Amino acid sequence: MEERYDFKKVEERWQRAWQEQKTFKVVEDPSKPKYYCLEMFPYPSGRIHMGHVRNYAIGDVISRYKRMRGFNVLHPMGWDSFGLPAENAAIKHGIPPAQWTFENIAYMRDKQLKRLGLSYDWDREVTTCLEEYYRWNQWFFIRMYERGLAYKKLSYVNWCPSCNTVLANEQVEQGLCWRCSSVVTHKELEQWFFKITAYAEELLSYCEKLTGWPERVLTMQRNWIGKSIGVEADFTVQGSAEKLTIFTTRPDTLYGVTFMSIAPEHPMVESLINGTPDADQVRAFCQRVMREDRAERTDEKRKKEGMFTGAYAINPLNNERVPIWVGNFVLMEYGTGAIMSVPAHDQRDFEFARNYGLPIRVVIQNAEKNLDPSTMKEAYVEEGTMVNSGPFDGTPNGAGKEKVADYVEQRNIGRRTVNWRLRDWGISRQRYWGTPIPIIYCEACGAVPVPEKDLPVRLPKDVALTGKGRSPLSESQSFRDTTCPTCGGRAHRETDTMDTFVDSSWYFLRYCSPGESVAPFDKKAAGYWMNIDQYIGGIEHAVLHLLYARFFTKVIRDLGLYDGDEPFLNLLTQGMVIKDGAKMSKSKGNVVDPDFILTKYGADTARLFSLFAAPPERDLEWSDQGVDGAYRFLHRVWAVVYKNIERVKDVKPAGSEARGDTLYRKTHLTIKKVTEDIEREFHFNTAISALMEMVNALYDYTSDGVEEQQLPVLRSAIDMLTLLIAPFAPHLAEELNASLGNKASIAHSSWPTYDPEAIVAAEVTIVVQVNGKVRSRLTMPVGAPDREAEAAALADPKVKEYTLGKLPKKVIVVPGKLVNIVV
RNA sequence: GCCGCUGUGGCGGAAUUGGCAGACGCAAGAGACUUAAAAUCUCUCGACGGGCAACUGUCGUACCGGUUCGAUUCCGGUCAGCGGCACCA
Repeated sequence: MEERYDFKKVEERWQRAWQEQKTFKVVEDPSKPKYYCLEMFPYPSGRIHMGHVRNYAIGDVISRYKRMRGFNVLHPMGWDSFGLPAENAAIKHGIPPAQWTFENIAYMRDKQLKRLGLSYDWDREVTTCLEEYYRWNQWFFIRMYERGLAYKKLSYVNWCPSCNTVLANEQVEQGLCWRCSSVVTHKELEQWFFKITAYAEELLSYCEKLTGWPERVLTMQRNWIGKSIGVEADFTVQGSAEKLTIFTTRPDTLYGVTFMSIAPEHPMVESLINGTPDADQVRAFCQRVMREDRAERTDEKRKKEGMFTGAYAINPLNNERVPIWVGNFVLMEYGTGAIMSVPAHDQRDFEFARNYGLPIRVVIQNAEKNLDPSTMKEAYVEEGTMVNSGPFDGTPNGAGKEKVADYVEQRNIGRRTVNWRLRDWGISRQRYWGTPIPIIYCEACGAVPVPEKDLPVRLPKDVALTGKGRSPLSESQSFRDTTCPTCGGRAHRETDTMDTFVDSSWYFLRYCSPGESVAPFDKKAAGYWMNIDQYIGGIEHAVLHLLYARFFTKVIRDLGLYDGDEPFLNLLTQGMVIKDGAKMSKSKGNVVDPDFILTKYGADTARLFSLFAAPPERDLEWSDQGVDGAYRFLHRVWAVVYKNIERVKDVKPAGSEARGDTLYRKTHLTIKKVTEDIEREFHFNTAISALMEMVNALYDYTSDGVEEQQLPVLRSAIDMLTLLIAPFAPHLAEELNASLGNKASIAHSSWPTYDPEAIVAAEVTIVVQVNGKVRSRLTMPVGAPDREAEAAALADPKVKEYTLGKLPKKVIVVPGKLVNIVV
């Protein structure tokens, strides 16, 4: 053992050893309990950032800890390697996307992740842009197509007129293109969709069962799915056979309808205005609203505007005639695209009615009975009693909702229904670097799925990428032109590729059997490893990836491939890495490069700092001095072992005979504390602080020299410290472990257990309070009866001073902790 | 506007079931070692006040109130910050 800790030498040595000995390779072993620990896999952008370091350090501590606890741990890593940046690099630098991607993967894996000493089974590496992976995306697509879960429809998409391409919702930031900041418009295009709405109810109800998820993530998912229960009601159009169907969550206000509003895109607009005097103006109004871009259309400050169509509807409950308006605030995508307007009890309708002089009628009266349309300043949306509502007058409006719904259903003028905010998942992308959608369009047979035997549909390599024009694949004639698998006639392939979120929706199943070649994964292997006991990643995926992956898992279950309902049992959303009060980003210039930290301080320091500075779910403020502190601590550990190693090398560690020794007690207290902190919500920061306390105790213990009879206790302290620090600083721990004469890797050593007898102190400090304020402290033997503590407290001179001879009214004794005297 | 989260020293944070507020680390100050510096080691370190001193008094966990012998912790209200959703009928 060298005097000075040379992290570079030590870390390289052990990284090589782990790789050569395949220390972290795992296979299914039914005799051992399994543990599947997964960190969200990265996009191979070229460089990892501190957020990755933090994410993987957290996952690695958990994996290494569970491994030492005797679990068979699956801890894999891979690459979410399809995506637009590769295409952009190709356009900008003329490098093929595949080359760019694989070079990045090689650098990130070999020069960055492996340097961090992460305990992955690299034999299970999964790379989504490889044929062996994306062919199964195509396979899933076809299975879903057969079941009606993948379908094509004409729909409005986000379109960037400058980049000349479709953008995903997540690529639209405040209505602007993320790449060029152009205003995003709408465009109607034929797109492929996955029918995630078929699982809306289950995705929502299973949120209850995800007890290992942070509440805020579940809330975000619930909001995103957005279930509203209500009623659809049919209003007849006066002088027409057509019916206008509306959706409402407030059937209790049906008698308060004073007008109707429909979306400008509503298919009935034309028939309603046909022949009316203002038809042209209404048409022009609708055109104008529909031309507005996304940002304008959803601006909260936009004025509510509308026009009277000239047509009237009949309220099926009271047969009143109400005017039908077109409103710029009515959304075609939600409900039926038409609403009943009840200005007295809906703020938007209220503003609209005031604006255009439409009547307002109160049908829910408040407790003070003072609601009057002529004096109302805003809509009344609280609880109340139904009035002006025919047979329902006097009914509390909560109960009224159900009664009116019953009534509507009995009279066959409407029905109970549920509306969802969740939309089907549009997966078509007009991009090159993604999974080709396995569909062939035949002039005779229409859309035909590619037969399974013809999979994969390979991504062609000879495509010129310009960033302009249509889908790059449509420019490749050899790709596009093909024959129909059904009739053999002339046909062409679908040239759009899949959203990259498809890739990440099932990769965790692939890790269970990464070499599988006849199915996406082996059912038995997945049965052994799933579900994921701990999933770790950033909060930014709270809705998108985590919702898509839940959806895919349920589809895969229904395909009979996997027996489970949910993929992720426990979810840890780690906080961001912050510097100078802001998230690290190139534009802010506050980025700390992991390579620099690894070179200057080493992996163990980088890991230790990012685990110590904050608990995992909270944001972590980067501190250069904090990194120095972590570095100093590792050197302190090394130095105290180095100073004593020659003397303890051949000493047998102390056992229960050493109970009563201060260091022996501290050692066992530390085992208890570190174990409990890891088990309790992964509070690594306090676990590490306990290790620091133990090291401080070791310095105290050895500062004046060590007697011969103290050596076994010292030896056991050093042994235990090495084991406890192993998940956090694995290189240092391996080196100390080897220096102490152990041959096997510490990664598979058993986690220590503490001796409950050893942590019991002979004496405890009892806090003495007078009226709840601390006035004195007493030292009492452990287990002293309450009345002895009480008597000792009352006899205390300080206590006497504060009680001034008055008799105590009450004395509260908390055994072993506190005596409170109330006077 | 709705939903969620968070407010503790100069800073990051700790206090696990309502029982010693500030563990551990950083920064700062003093000292030891050194020709000197770095490194290392030791000590001090919430605010205000009293004492030569060991020590000691009061206040203090965003703010106001409540429950309790006792509140950073529980309850009600207010404020601030962060995040998500948002014309969803």
